[in-house]
Amino acid sequence: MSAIADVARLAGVSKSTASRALSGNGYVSGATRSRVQSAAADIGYIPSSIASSLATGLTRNVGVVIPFVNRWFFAEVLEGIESALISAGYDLTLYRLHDDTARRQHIFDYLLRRKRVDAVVVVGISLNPLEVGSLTALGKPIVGIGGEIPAISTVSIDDASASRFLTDHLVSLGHTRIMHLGGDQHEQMDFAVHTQRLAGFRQALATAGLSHPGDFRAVAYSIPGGYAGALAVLSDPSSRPTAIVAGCDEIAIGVILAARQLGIAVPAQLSVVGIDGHALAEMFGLTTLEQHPTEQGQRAVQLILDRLGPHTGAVPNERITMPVDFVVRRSSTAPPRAE
Amino acid sequence: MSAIADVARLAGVSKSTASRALSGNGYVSGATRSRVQSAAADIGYIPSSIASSLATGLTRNVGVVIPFVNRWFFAEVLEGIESALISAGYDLTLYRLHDDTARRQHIFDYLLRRKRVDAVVVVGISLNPLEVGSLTALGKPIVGIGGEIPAISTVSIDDASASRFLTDHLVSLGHTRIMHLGGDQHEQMDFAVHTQRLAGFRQALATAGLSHPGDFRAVAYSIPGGYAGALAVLSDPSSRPTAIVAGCDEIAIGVILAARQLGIAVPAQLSVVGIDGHALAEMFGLTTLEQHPTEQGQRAVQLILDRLGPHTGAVPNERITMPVDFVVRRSSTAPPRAE
DNA sequence: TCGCAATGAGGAACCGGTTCCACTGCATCA
DNA sequence: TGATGCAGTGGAACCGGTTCCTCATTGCGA
Repeated sequence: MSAIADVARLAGVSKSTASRALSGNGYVSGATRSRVQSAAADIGYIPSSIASSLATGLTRNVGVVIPFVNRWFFAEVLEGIESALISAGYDLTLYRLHDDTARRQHIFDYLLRRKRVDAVVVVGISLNPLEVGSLTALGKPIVGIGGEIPAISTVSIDDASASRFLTDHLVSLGHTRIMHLGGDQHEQMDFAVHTQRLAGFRQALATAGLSHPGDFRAVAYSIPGGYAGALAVLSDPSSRPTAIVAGCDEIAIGVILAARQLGIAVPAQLSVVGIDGHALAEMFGLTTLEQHPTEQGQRAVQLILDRLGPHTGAVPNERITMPVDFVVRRSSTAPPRAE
Repeated sequence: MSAIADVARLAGVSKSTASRALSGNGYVSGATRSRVQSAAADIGYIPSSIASSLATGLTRNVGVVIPFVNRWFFAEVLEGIESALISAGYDLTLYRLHDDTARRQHIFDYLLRRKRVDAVVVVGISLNPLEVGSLTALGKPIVGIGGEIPAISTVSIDDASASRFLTDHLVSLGHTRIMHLGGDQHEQMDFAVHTQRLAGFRQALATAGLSHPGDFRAVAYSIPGGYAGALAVLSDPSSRPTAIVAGCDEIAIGVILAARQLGIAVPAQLSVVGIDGHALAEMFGLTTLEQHPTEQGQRAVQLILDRLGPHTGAVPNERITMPVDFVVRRSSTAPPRAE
């Protein structure tokens, strides 16, 4: 006996009227509505969202595909997505993308296509045309965060200009030997963040006429990664850079720790800048370009909701570039020491 | 026209036979089965999990209620839960618990009771009897991680003996002025982790006859929290402790950074121990008691699956205490300097 | 040779909602 | 005053699977 039928019988109305009274769709008199509502309250009726989904074809659930949850950027994005979805009355189903190809395919070919989700947000990964097509063919909106993906809407910062801007900043302070410690191009989940940041860095160097071999070193995208990379790069005083553009704040913090370890004064002997706005940046006095991942997540959800809303025609894809904030903290950037 | 009906028509069988052939339940001849399977493959049939859930009453989805995803412990636990669920063919729906009471109630009274989840894992929060009752009344298994909750199964480490053990270790090295920098009792989501760790610490002090006022300082559960707390505690050389038991590795790392800042040698002048096994512990040479949150998450899922499996009678509740590993890293613990 | 069990398959009910359609009053308008 | 229309309601179909029940074969043991 379906639960709503119980409510209906208790209120002395038909199932259809009970449904209308509770959902607010269609004509129901005020008296009937309140009778149904109090009947529902009496027996503690909670509608089955499964049954409702089957009938309407809407799950009010959004799938989130994300490679990590234990990294700063991803965790922040996820929180933004979650809060925006919950506020809109949507659930969030989490699919963590492993580097395992078979699992990835399983997510896109099967898990996301079972009518469990109304839309998909992918974070920090690029999608190939097959993956995009497989979802758009089902009419499911997709939004990407963290980079540009052809044929779908994306939310991201401009990675190339971010690193270009930071490099320009160091150049303007008078630095001439500037290095980039960034993510490993191969480690990136076939996404272009690391490549973009490196490209922006090199553009800035080239413009300033400061290009040099050995301008880049790939490191793990973490504090220990930056630490290890910096130990290697800074240990030889003759070739040591006077400034480092880190691929992210965690790398930058690793660099600062390594410099302290080696007795290199920051910023007197070494300037360091990061990208992110990590919670630890302030404590380390790190000059950084803050991106706001939580807001990126929220913005992505907004795009999703626009596309799930009452269909006022197809909503065109958007490529949204989120603003960043340059936060100068004097303890990590300074002009190079005169030699 | 339901999709499985299409498959059935294409294969020249009835809907029921098609369902049996694809799901493997009931008698179907080998010839019929392969005819149905190839028909399904031909039209790219993917069953609607919504419809299946409605028919069977099983969603193959587990709700996870968690207060943070951007903190080490919680992120690690979540990864463990996710991987275990996916391996078992379950989905994960994420509900982040805000400190907002109304939202919390909404999750337990409504979101988790709509037949969307088969079971619930709660991480790092205590449940009151109403919340437990509201879910168990629906026959939904619940498992808690991170502390003990009456009437349900839980997975956690023994927090009191963890801090007692670490304190004993410092005592055995000869320290007599030992402090605990731990989480704020009020900040904890009405869970007892902080209280337990403080209690274990004080038991050990008492046993060693080293109890003293001002043995504890509440700090934020983070690196900046430990840093700020340690700056305050260590700045007065006359009252300075020779050893600190941190409530977690992040606090411990903050302490180490503060000590460096103040020119206090670690471990020569100050020993520091943490609890967690954080990714940064090794880099900072931190002696710690490693817990393995990922495994805790996996273990919790295992308990859930035991309770969702073929009902071989009710499975009794279990209170599982997970093992911890003591990792001594010489750079953060040493005997106190003779004075 | 008969009877019963196991196998194989179809029809229909069912899961619990939503919504289309038909019908009844009653007010409105020409 | 009769046509029109809308508020209000119930019945039934429907969403897309699963499963119970029925029935027809076939095989096997007694």
